[in-house]
Formats: sequence, C-alpha cells, structure tokens
Amino acid sequence: MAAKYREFQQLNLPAIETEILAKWTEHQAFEQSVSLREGATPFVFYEGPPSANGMPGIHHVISRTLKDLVCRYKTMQGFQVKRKGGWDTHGLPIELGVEKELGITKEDIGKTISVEAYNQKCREAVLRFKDKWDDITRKMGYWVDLNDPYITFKNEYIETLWWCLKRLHQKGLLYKSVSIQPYSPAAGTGLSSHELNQPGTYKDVKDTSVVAMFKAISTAQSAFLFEAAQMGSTLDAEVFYLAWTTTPWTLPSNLGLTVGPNIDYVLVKTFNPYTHLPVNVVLAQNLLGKYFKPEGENGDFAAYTAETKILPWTILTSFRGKALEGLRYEQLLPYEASTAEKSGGDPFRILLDTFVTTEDGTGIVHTAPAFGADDYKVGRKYGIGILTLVDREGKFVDGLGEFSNRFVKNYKDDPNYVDVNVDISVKLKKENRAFKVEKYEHSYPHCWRTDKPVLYYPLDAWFIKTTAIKDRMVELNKTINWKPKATGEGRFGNWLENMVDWNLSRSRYWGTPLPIWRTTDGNEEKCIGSIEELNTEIRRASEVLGGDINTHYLHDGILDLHKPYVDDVVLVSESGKPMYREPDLIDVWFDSGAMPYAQWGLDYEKLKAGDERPFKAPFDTNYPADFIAEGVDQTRGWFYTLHALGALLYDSVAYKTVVSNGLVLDKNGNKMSKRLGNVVDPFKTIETFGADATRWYLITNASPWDSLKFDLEGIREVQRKFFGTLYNTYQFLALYANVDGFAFKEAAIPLDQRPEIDRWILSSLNTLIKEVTAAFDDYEPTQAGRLVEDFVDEHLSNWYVRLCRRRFWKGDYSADKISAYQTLYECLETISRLIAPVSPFFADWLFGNLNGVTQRFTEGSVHHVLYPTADAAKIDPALEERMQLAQDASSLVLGLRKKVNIKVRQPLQRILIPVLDPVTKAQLLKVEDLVKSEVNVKEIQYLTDADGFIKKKIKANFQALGKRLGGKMKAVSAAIGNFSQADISRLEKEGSYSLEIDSEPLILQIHEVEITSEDIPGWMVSSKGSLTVALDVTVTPELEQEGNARELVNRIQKIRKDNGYDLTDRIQVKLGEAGSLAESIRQFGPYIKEEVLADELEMVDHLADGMPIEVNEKAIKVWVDKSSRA
RNA sequence: AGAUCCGUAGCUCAGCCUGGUUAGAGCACUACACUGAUAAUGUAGGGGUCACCAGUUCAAAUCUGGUCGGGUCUACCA
Repeated sequence: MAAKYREFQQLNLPAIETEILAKWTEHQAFEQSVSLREGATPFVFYEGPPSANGMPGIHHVISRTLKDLVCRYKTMQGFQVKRKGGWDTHGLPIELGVEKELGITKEDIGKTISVEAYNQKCREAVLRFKDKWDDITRKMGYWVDLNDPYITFKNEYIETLWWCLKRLHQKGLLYKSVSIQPYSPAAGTGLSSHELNQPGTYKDVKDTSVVAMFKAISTAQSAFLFEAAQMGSTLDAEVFYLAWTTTPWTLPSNLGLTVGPNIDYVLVKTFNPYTHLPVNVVLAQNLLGKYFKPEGENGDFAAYTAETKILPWTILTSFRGKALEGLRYEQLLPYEASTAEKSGGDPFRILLDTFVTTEDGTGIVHTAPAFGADDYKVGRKYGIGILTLVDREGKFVDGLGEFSNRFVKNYKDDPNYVDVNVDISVKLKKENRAFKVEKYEHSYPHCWRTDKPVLYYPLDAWFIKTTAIKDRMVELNKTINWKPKATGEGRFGNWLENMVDWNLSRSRYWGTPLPIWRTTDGNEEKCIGSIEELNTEIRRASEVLGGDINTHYLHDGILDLHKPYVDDVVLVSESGKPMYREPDLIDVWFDSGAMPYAQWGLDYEKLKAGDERPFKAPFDTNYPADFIAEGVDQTRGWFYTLHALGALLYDSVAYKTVVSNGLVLDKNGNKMSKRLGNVVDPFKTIETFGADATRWYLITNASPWDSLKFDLEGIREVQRKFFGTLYNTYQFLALYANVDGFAFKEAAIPLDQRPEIDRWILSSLNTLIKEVTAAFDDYEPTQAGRLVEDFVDEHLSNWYVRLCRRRFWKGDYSADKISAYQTLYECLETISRLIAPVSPFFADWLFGNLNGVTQRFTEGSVHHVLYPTADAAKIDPALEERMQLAQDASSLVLGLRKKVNIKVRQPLQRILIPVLDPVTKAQLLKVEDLVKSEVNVKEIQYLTDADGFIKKKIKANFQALGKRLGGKMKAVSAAIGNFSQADISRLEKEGSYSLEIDSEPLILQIHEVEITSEDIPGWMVSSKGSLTVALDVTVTPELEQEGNARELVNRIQKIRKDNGYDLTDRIQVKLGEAGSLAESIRQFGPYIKEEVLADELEMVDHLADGMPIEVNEKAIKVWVDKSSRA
C-alpha cells in the first residue's frame, strides 16, 4: 500500500516539537547541517557568551531566535555555519552572588575565607544554571554547538587573553595611570559602576554647599574685567569668580575653574552679604536670579548697610565664557601642602569645557582634578596638575593647617565629629571668600555596604589606549552593516567619537589576572603572553633570585592562571630585580571582546613560528564574523569590545553585520523585573504555545530592534492565524490526496497546461520567494515573516484553496485534478522551506509529512535542503494583477448581494463591468470564469464607452499636475471638478483640453487626470479604485428553481455529514411532499445526483420516515441512506 | 544631563526613506452569510485631531525645527 499523508485531529504545536526534537537528536540533525556543508563557503557567526549563573529569560529567547534564524537561513543557502557556543564565567555578578550565598563581604576574602577557596566557590557557581540553559536552548530550537563551548575561565582561554594583552603591550597601548573612580573610604576600596548601580545607593542628603569667591588677577588679558569694574567704582576694584560646590572639602585641592565656552557670563557689581564689602563678581547670566533679587537691580549702593535686606546689584559688562580662557586667579586656600609646585602643573587658571551647564550653581565649576572625572579630564587637557589632599581613609593630609588630619565626612561614626565642610565655609565667610553658604539637598551615591558617602578618588589603574586609534575605529565602523542603521551611526558612532581609554583594572578576585609583573620602583615591567613563557620566566627567576622563590611552580609549572596562584609568582627583571604581579584583574568585557581569538585557543606551533595570528584552526576561516546579534544594551558592551580589539590587534573589523535587538517589555510596556513580578517564564511559554509560535510571534510582531511588548495573547493569535491556517491547508491536501492516492508520481504538468489559477498561485509563490529572500538577505526577518503570513492567509488559503476546493473532490483523477494537487503540494513544500529559519519545528514537520510520501528530496530534514530560489519564468505580473482584479470584482459583487440580501447560493444572471480601456477588459476576460463561479453569476457583460451608459468621474492627477503647475493646483483642481460629461468626452477624444486659469491659457493633457466610471444609471453599483461593477438582481423563475436545487444539495450534504458518511460513499435519496419544489427537483435532478453522489433520486408522494427540512422556506421531507451498491 | 529609539483605530502593527487628495491590515466588537477545510471560512459595519506646536510647500502621517510623553543606553558632576 502506498504511503499516506499523516492526518491529525487538531494542531498541537508542543507535541509536534517534542516529536521533531526527538528526531533531530536521533539523527544528529544539527551536526549534519554543518557537516553536510563541509568545504562550502563559511558563514561566520560568533555567539555572545551568556552567563550561566542566572536563569534564562524570555529576552534571551528573542536574541537567540534572531541568531538561529540567520544561521539556519545561511545554512540553507549553502554556506557552512559553525556555531561554537560559549559561557561567560568571570566577573562581578558571579562574585556578588557567591558573597551573598556565603554571607560575606569583600573584606572577608583573604581573611575569613582564603582567595583559593573563594575562587573555588566562584568556579562552582558559574555554571549553576547550565542545565537550564541547555534545556531552553534545546526546547526553543536554537542550534548551537554546546558540546565544545568556549569557557572563559579555562586556562587556554585566559592564556589567549594574555597573548592579546601582550600584543597590546608591545604596541605600547597598555599603560598604567590614575583615574577618578568611585571610592569608599569607609570600606577602603574602589567601587565599580555596577556596585554603584545597586538599588538604594543614591540617597538624598543635605550637604553644606558654598559659593566660593576666587579672586581674579589683573593681567593684560583680564584688563576688560578690571576696566569695567573700575568704571563702576572709585575704589580699587576687586573682581571675583563665583563657583559653587556641595563638597567644600575639595576646595583646598582646587586647581582650576571651568566655564562653558558659549555660556554668557556677566560681571556684577554688588556687596558680599556676609562681610558687606563692595565686590565685583562673575557668574553666568542665566543664574543671576539665584543670587540677586530683581528689585535690587541698580539699587542704591550708597545707602547699603549691613542691615539692608535686598542686595543692590548692577551688571557692568557681559561676555562669552571663551573670553575667560586662561585667566588667572589667586589660590583660594593656600597651604604648604597645596602649593602650585606640588600640583605638578600650571594651576589656578580658567578652563573651557562643554560639560558646564547653567542648571544650578554659578556656571563656573570649581575644578579639583583629584575628585571628579570631569575635573580630571579638563585638568589634564590644560595641564593644571593634580592635588590629592585627602588620603584613602578619607581624611585631610598633613600640611593643611587647621584642617590637617580631619575626616572630610564622618567615616568613623565619631559622635563628636565636627563637619569640616562647615569649618571651611566659615573660614571663607570670614575672609570675604564666600558669597553664599547654605544647606543643599541632593542625591549622592553611597557605598552599598557601609552606607557612607562615596568619594571620587584617583586610583591607579591599567588602561588600553583606545583613543590612539579612535579615528581608525570610526572609519572601520563605517564599513559595518548595522541593523538598525541608526544604532551604528548614532549610539555607537557617538560613543566612538567620545571615546576614552579603556579602564581595564578591577580590584576583585574571580577573573582574568593582568599578566604584568613590575619591579617595585615601577621602572621595569614584563607582560607575559603564554603559559610556557610564564613557566620559563618562573624558572629563570628562581635561578637568578634563588631562595624560596617560585618553588611551588618549578616542578609542574603553573596549573591555574587565576588568583591566588599567579600572585605567588615572582619574576626577575633584566637588571636582576624581583618583579611582582600588578594585583588587578581585567575587565570581564575584555574576556568576551577577545572571544574571536580565545574561543579557539593558542596554536603553539604557530606561536613558535612567530605567527601574527597564532590561533588554532579554524580561526583563519572564521575571522572576522559575518554576523553577530545581541541586545541593544550590548552596544557599548560586547559590540564595543569586539570592535576595539579587532581594531587594536589586527586593524580589522571583528564583525561585518551586527543586529541589535530591542528590549522585551511586558504587555503594558514596562520593563520586566523580578521585583514587579511581570517576568515571563520562557519554559512555560514554550511548553504552552510551542517554540515555533513563540519564535514567530517574537520575529513578526515588531522589528527586532524595536522594543517588544510581550503579550501571550499575541502568541495565541499567531498560533491560530498563521500555524492554524497552514495546518488546515495541509490537512485539506492530505484528506483528498489520500483519497486519490496522489504522491507526486506523475510528471509535473507543464505550466502552460495548468489552469489560470494554478499559474497565478505559482507566480505569487515565486514572487514571494524573491521577496522573502531579499528580506532575509537584508536581515529583515520581520518583513520576511509577514510576507509569508500574508501569502498563506490571503492567497493560498482564502483564495486558492477556497476557489479550488471542488477540483480536489469532484470528478476523476484527471489532469486538472493532478494539476491542482501538484500546485498545492508545491506551495506547501516551498513554504515549509521558506519558514524553516523562523519556525524550525513546524517547518520540518510539514516538510517531513509531505516528503515522507513523495520522497522528492533525499534529505531527511528541511534544514538540510537548500533554500528555494525564485523561478523568474513562473512570475507573471499581469496574471497577478488580473487575479487582484478578480478578487476585487468578487468582493464587490458579494458586497452588492449582501446589500439586497440575496444569498450566494441563489444564482443570478449577470453583472456589468464598465471598462474604459481595452487592457483591463482583456485582463478581466481571462479571469471571468473564476469570478462567475465565486459569485454565482451566469455571465459578465462589459460596457464600453460606445454604449453610452457610463457616468464618468474625473479627478486631477495631483502627482503629475503638481510638478508642472505648483501654485495653480487649487484652481485647476476646482476647474476639473466642474467638468461635465461632455467635457470629459472631449478630453478623452482629443487627448487634451484648453482651460483658462486666472486669465491664462492652460492645456490639460489626458494623462494629467484620472477618469473613472462612477455610475450606471438604474443599476446597483459598487466600486473600488478604478473598478466598478453592477449587478443584475432580478431573480427569474428559472434562476429561483436552480437556487432551490442548490439549496437542496446543501441540505443533503449536511445530512451526509451528520450521518458520518465517508467522502466517497454513494447514497440513495427519497424526497416526499415536494410541493412547489417538485419542478426544481425534476429539472435539476441529474445535477443534484451528481453533487451529492446519489445513485438514486426518487420523488414519492408520502414519505413516512423522511426527515422534514426547509429549502428556501419551503417544507420537504428527505430520506437518505447509503447506497446498496458497492 | 547627553545620546538614541518610539508615539497612527480599544490592542498589535504597516505606510514615512522617495510629500499627492477616501490613512491601511490583523485582533477584538456588531450584523449577516457560508457549510465536503467546519473548534475553519467569507462579507459588511462602527471605530482615527496620524502625540502636540510651529515652519517649508499648491499639497504634510510623510520633510525641517521645537515641545510633551514612554523605553533604553551613558552619565550623575560642580
């Protein structure tokens, strides 16, 4: 017996997926999809490593769907796509997790728990949820190689990172410097930005803020200020710059004042409200209102006394910030520890920078390079040096007079603590150096462990000099295909433009150690690039330095490149001095950014040979990546570090195309968070709705880069609308193909021998292939998915199958029937291949069901066959156009029927279609039969102009006319609106028409207007676009009888079905008490018999056991039974 | 604070690049129809200040500038 198509009770996507998953596992379908393409052009994909110490969420499903579908698509296009998985295993989140679990803090590490034991814990925690990740990977159908993933904590991986660092070191791109970092004096440690982002670290606090007065020095350049001041006063004028701070303790370390180059500043004559001395002050114009009352402007200076409430003030001059650049001022708080010499630069000058705002303060920023990142940056730019007058405990250093050794904040919980900030303010007030002192409430970061305010403090750190190749990185970025484009140009482009050097240092424990050893004086250093190199150096140091040096590592060499082991190692410098490792770890982002190299590890042969790229195969054919994809939050993370390292190491991009997907929000548009309890469990979602429906929904609902409002209702819709329809279409084919034994054994019927509708759906199908391929090639899977959806729903199911249903169940196994089968089969088979990248399970299931019978492909899985290619010969635009006409015409007629309440089963005589041009008529003629049967009408008549029935409508063609006429459009449009039928005819006949607009002649061309038929007087009409149809609604007695017959057929069919007969069962029918229906039955008897597969149709006078039914409100009795004949 | 994306029907989204005169789908809702795909399907209907303001233009959902609201990233600094 021939193989049968599988038939099902109902669509059950999760069940299908379980079945397909088992098949994939059994046949190693993924491995095969790679090995089958051995020798083919590689398509290179990099997997961004997830961290397996947390559970996977639904947002992981979207980015992985994206990655998966591209890789599957490219595989089907004939490329070999290797997909090495990876795990990100270092970093703070892991450490914090372990600390929490053990109930310890960072200080305990090395004290209550050894670094060795701690790191062991981290190592165990790292892959805690690996099983869950593997599970979701499998269930969501993500094909990635999990058997041999790269793992960032492995020695081989770290070794490669070291090699990369060494290369940077050799290029002089690795340097040690201070940077301003958040620092907790109470805890004695720097804080990462991640730690600063812990909830609750930013608190509203009230600090003593002071507007300090920095005394200007008179020079040739600042003369304009002093001259202006002089004019307003007979006294020897003093000029002060006002600068605001909420951290007065930074004032002794002040070395500069920063102003905005384009901010407007004013010089104001007034009095110091504390000392009541006359002063001239500089501040931003916008901020005058903060310090001066409007009523005081140009007030009575002479009458001013200490009791005067309202300060008199007057503007002496104004100027841009630019004018102040380089001007000098007197140091505010000079002490022996804070001399210009100690600063190491040329301090006490006015600087320009754009970070200055006029939101608050004075528009002049007090700049202490040691205690602010912006301060540091601008300070460096101008070379004003640096003074760090606070030590790591948070107290002032010696040599600051009365402030020496006082804590700048109450870090020790001293009950007798006196706020040094207040004392500084008081001192300034007394010295005529404070303009305003007040408590100021603002949000300030606190250490999440000690609850004490954080300082920004200069700390030693290692940097990669990314700024050295900034221009090159910008240039290389321009060659990268960003999806969406704006992310690459905007977010990423700006980021590159404003790049700073990459701070590599992390003072933590679990991570890649910096492979740099230094002598204590810092004069000699060594960067180690491989395990072997380290072992050699270990032995050398032992020999040179002797003693106990490195004894543990002499025998087997170093076995683990992590802390604490590497810290034990002492190396020896060229001059014979001991060298110790720089204690920092490196930023985890370096780990992932170097994955193109480290995922393969070092090839020691190549290394020995001095290869520039000493990485194991298949690195050479797998760099750079053709494609990567991650969430948009990685723009400045992974996307950046990959790019930076590619450019730094090899002057190359690391990836050619990058897709950044947006965030997944909940259905109300809120971010998903555990706290809000609105997270979607990907396991549950996939179990309930199936991975395919989930994937399809994620991809088609919104462009990947738009943020997605995740709504389970949307998945349900996809399931019903798309997969349900496709499933039904397959069921339909299976049902009849099994009856007829269709297995695509016959030769394919040539296209020109197939009916119009078959050629049409095949034309549409090939158009679809073309468009879907273009969309995928452009990394627009959303477009691709929506195109397929439209085709399946609109074209295949709602038009082709609906119109062709009869062809499948009616009549013999004829050429026409075979053509229908072949056509529908080809559509389904092609769709299974088109959707395979997005919905891999259902596609393979559908493909398997079809191919299992026909064996048209030898491949066992849709993922091993090639992607369909469009056959241009099958595409016929005119055909697609006229089918659209047919659909529109049918829709119009059905609409008209509806209006007059004549059901479709009632045949009608004719419709009229006015045609104004012969092409449309020719097009309509070819689809006439389809329209007639769809709307159950006997004939179509075409009305041409000559008939004189048509009433026409004319409208200006704005697009064509607008260009030519411009301003006259309105008048012309109105004139055209007034055209009579005769005017229209004349225009049509002569091809042009003379108008007069604003007393100027104007020739109107025929192509500059649109003429449509609007009405046929006396008929029911309806139109859409340029198509108009009229319906003859007269039901003649003949038509009514035919309608009755069709209605009766319908009733008998229903009885057949209710009785559960097979499709092919023959029946016998008896009709009784036919009454007025008798004539219909007599006349259409043969038709009725054929339709209901009746061998006998008999009318009797009395039918005792007949079932009473109604046919068009006329009663009749029917008796149906299976025919006795076989 | 800066950068960026988004704002069109009750909901999810097209259309915007390339301006053109009835602004479209699907879901949901209502009514009707169909009934050999039937837990399917068709037709029709209601539903829109295209976030707001200004500009450019004969013409703006579409181009320009700004405002407001939402998301994200980067900062959080005087």
